[in-house]
Amino acid sequence: MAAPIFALVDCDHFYVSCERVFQPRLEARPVVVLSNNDGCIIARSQEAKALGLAMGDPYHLTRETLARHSVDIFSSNYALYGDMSRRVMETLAAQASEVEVYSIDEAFLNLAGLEWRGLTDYASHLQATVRRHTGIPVSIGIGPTKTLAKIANHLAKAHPDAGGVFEIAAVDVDHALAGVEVGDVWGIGRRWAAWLAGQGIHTARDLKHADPKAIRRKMTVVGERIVYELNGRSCLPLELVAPPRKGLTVSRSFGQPLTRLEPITEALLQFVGRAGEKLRRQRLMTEHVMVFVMTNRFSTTRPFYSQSATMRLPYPTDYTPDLLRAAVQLLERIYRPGFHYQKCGVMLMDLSPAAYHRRDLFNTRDQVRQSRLMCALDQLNADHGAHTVHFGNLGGSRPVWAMRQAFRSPRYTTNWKELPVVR
DNA sequence: TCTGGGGTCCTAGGACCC
DNA sequence: TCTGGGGTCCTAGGACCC
Repeated sequence: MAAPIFALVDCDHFYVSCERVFQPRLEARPVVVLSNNDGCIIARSQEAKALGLAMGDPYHLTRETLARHSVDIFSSNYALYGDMSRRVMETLAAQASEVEVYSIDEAFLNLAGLEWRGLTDYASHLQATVRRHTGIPVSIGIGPTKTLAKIANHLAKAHPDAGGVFEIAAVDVDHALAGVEVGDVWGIGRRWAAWLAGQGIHTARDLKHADPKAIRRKMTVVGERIVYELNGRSCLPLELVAPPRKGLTVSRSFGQPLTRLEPITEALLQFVGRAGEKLRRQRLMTEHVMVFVMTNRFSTTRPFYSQSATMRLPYPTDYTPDLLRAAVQLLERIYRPGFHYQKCGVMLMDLSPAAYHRRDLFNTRDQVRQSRLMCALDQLNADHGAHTVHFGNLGGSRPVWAMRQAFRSPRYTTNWKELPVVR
């Protein structure tokens, strides 16, 4: 079998590009997208990067800069981004036979067998096709390993004259790697970059020529593999089928700090309801429920408190009332009066396919009825919008714990009431 | 007032078993 | 005098990713 040739297709400032598709006036302007709760900056257009705005900058600390430069600000709109991502991935799947969806805005492809077309030409064609079908700009890096394809992608973005496509094998690899900081290598985070700098390793080229065994002693087999991958020896194969997921979390910061148990319980019930939906959509069941609460870890005036509790369920389940019961008990176990809570969440662990557990002879619950009930509930919420039917008491108006979302764009592609209007 | 959310993998060390 | 050794499972902690 031919050695794989990896291409990494990465959407350019993806969330900003999604907003631009529906609001062309945003082209060539500084635009940022904020995280949930309008907490910090998680996507920046090129023009916003040029203003010195960094990934992860807290919104409340950059507010003045944003205003001074008339930066367009958006709350994150995951209904929109998720749907646009699906369109991009479908376009790629139609163009290449082996595609691994790596994240909401990235995919690895195997281009082996396409050399006769010219890899760079093929990538440019792919780039144009995605743009035409979805409106989303992408950059493509090509290399003999995933790590080198990632670096090629980084170089494609760093050198605009490359046209957004870069094939590392087409240039002097060592020379190219010498221009990449070691902290920009895939898998090297802040901690390891600092340690490597202390060892005199500053660039991707330095790391490529480091002793893999010495790297392994500090950075485990993960670091060792990075060294091999930089040398063109592929250790990370394309994963064509997604491995089964191990756990599932739903958590949010509150729009304001909460002290009383009641609103925290209300928020948690919503999160559990959402977790149940996710579980059923993926046809999974859970055996462990974990609930956690925490106060603001950045506060200098109030004490920090963070606690979690776990419960093993008597049987695997995907029935929301089972989960709600467990969650309420767990929350009561860890809630302490007197703290200003900022966030809570639920984690479902030990997931397994629901198909393994249906028709459990020793289980006397009416599983058929429960399953029909959950199906009906999920269908109603899918047809009429989330929260049409829900657990707990939202009281009609906006709950006190609702997250801040001051700048959200319409859900153009997933909500009939918010379709874009062409005038 | 105001700092996201959702994941993965690896290792060391302790408990336990035979 | 002398106190095994190997396997498995679990958990906590630390690192990373987008």
